[in-house]
Amino acid sequence: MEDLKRGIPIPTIKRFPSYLRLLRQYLEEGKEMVSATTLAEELGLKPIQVRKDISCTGIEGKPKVGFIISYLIEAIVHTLGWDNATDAVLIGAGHLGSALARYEGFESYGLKIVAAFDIDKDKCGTKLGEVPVFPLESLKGYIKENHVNIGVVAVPAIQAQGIAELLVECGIVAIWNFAPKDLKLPENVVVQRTDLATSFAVLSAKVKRKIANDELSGEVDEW
Amino acid sequence: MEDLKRGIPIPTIKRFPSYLRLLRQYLEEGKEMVSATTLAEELGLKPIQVRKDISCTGIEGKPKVGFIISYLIEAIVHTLGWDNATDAVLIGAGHLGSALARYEGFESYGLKIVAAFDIDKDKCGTKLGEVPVFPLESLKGYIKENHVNIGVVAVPAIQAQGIAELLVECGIVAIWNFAPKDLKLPENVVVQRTDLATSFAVLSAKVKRKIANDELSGEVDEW
DNA sequence: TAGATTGTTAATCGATTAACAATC
DNA sequence: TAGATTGTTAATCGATTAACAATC
Repeated sequence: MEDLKRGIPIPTIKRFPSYLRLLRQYLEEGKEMVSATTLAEELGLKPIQVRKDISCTGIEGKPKVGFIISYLIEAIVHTLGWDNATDAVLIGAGHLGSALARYEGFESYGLKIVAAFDIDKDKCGTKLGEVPVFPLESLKGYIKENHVNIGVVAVPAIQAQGIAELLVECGIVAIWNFAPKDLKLPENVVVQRTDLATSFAVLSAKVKRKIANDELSGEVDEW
Repeated sequence: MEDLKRGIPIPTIKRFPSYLRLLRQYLEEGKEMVSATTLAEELGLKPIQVRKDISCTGIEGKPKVGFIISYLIEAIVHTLGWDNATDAVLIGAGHLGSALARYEGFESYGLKIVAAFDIDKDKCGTKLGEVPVFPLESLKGYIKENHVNIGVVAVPAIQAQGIAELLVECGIVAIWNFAPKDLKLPENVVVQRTDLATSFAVLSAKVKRKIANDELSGEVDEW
């Protein structure tokens, strides 16, 4: 019960997909069991951390051998709620939207982009891979009829806030935002960013730190 | 000195791009000063946190009024190392690679994708927006000649590890990985993922938590 | 001046890590 | 059995938040 309220730590949630990918690979290779030690080694984590993470799924292992791979996979998928496929609409059929619509990996997370919408009338009627593109005007009707509850935003920054508000108005409860803009929405709407700037900022900071440390330790490239 | 070794906290680094976007917008609107309170309000953060973050840039404010916007922008850009443009090569000219090559926002982070590389010979000789596509064989030569030190990986998961190793072999020191695969590389190589699965996992977890909480508090959609 | 905002020091909170007994 | 690995409890670490004096 306490678990429901606070839930699994976000850092743990973020590591789950990595475990999942590796476990699925092991399963394909015909393996049946794996130890936390091995997972840690392969993913550059500490064994204790892997054990703590796994304990969040409720799965128990056997001392000396480890965990049953198929059980772990099932438990992680269930913990993330990826066992029930969720339909999503995509807003924005530009280059990024197009790449997202065609991305095949979503299937394994239980996410299905069922339709795309764009203001550009020329794009309407076309398809992004398997995903049909409709005019933005038909968004509300589509969402209501098909009970979609996730919206993927891939429009230019200037339009993002407006589109997000439109989605909320249409009854969408969760928004996955790829536009470089921080959205201001009611608290009960779940928003998750995938922000290239944020990711690159971390890369930049790490590079800067590395350079600083290299210089401190007197490392040189050539001499 | 201590600062160099440990550096600015990663969570702070992650918030910098959001500050930056907002500050630049304010500057365009002709504003000159802004308080931490206003920034916090607009970004859904707490004022104390914004002040702590700003203190990492070394910028000092004036009680009652706040901070000089242009100084803040300059300081954040400098802190991130975005004041010196960095050249990067892109590996993989598929849909995602194409979207990345055409993305205009990189300019404001000091990142410039100067060339793309692909194994598919049909793609070579074409352009992704302004970015020319070359055969993978010419990667090593290009990197050496042009002193590129960032590699952006946008290839299928199965090829990611191999491509990353190739990049390291070519002398690349930082890799921005968009492939859904955890890379195993020497410690001195800086790796940053932009993993859709991770981002979607967080969204999924938040949705699950929200549903659980809504049920706990007895909220209903319709009755 | 009065009051809002800054900057700093201390308290709290949450995640990671360490230590170690339990177990196969 | 011996030794590797699990699971739990406690210690550490780092970031967030609170409290409050300084300041314009």
